[in-house]
Amino acid sequence: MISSTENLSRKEQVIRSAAELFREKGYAAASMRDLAQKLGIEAASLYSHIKSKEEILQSLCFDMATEFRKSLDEVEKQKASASEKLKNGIIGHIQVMAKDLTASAVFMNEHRHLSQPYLRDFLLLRINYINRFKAIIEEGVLKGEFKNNIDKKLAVMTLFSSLNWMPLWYDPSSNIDPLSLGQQLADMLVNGLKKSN
Amino acid sequence: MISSTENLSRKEQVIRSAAELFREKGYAAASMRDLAQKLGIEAASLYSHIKSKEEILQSLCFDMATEFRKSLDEVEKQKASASEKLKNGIIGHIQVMAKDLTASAVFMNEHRHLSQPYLRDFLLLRINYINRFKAIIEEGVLKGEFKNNIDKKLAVMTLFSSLNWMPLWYDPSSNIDPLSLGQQLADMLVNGLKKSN
DNA sequence: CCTACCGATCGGTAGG
DNA sequence: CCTACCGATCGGTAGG
Repeated sequence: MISSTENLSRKEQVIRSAAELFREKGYAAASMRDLAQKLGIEAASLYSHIKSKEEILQSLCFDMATEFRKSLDEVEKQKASASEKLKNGIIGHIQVMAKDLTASAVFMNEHRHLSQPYLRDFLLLRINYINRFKAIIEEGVLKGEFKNNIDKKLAVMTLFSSLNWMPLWYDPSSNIDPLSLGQQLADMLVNGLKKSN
Repeated sequence: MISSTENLSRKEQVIRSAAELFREKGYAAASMRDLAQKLGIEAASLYSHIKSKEEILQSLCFDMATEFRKSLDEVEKQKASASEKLKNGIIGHIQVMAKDLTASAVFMNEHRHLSQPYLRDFLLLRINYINRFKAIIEEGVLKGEFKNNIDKKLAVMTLFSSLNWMPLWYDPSSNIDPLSLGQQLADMLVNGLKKSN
């Protein structure tokens, strides 16, 4: 079965509108009738483009996961200090989110509504991603770049929390671009707020 | 109308069970029939104890908000440096959360399902709380304790993100108690990960 | 993409 | 706290 560009494009419109709706109301509270209304069609017509409500959520969650993974792949290839890799990992993550803040918010807040086995697969991807960041932090501790008394789990969860909440407050029309945001966040986590004098 | 201790206690059982359910499935996806089953009664019987599903959410969200506010009230009274106040604010916040991680998770993730005017009131409380932390950071910058080139909005949102995600990963049975967790988080944000040598 | 519709489930009420 | 029930809404299908 070959999809015409028209079909593809319409399907993407459906997914994009759904992402906005899921973000605003949450997956469970967003109805297919809400979505249809947003698109100016009847609810039943949605099913010409998608198989089910959950299929939309799956697309959103796994597509974002893939982008995050690709970004970290690039960082791990670098020959650089742990601080540099951590910084670049943060910048990459934020740039991926900034490309689609709506999908990022859904990725973060609504993935739990995936059914099995998708939920399990998603959580495995996420724990793997977190562990790769954790490995960078551990490398930094081993190499003497980072303090050796830090709680690595706390450090990585703090990092991950900061990253994931960004879509909820970042205003893309503000005067700070994603790259600077990533740099400043990385600097704050690595160097802290305190003046070093 | 005077509530007997028996009624109060049963109502609290209902709210506690509801909190667990809201945390697990999300407010919208958690049904009153689920809740009734958890308690071993019929769905209709719930309404002897509570007025509506949303009333439960309101209790959970506003009770937590009150605890957070009270904790920060104490910190603001202290004669201390900005670093100390920030640290104590973080520790207080984490201790409040640790007292009820389930309600904290609901507070963080489900408040958006409040209807008006509750939602508006809730968001006002939250922005006020955030602004009080922001004021501590600004004080630290003014007094020369903190770097003067930090983005204060980024700093406070990073802090708030870290705090709010804690209920999703903190294991209360782990060997790190809430006080140490708060101290370490505060240290990480103020001093950073990097070895200062 | 539409009309017409399905069975399931929702929050909640009446009356005891 | 129960039985019996309500109107509304849900995701989704049949058939065009």
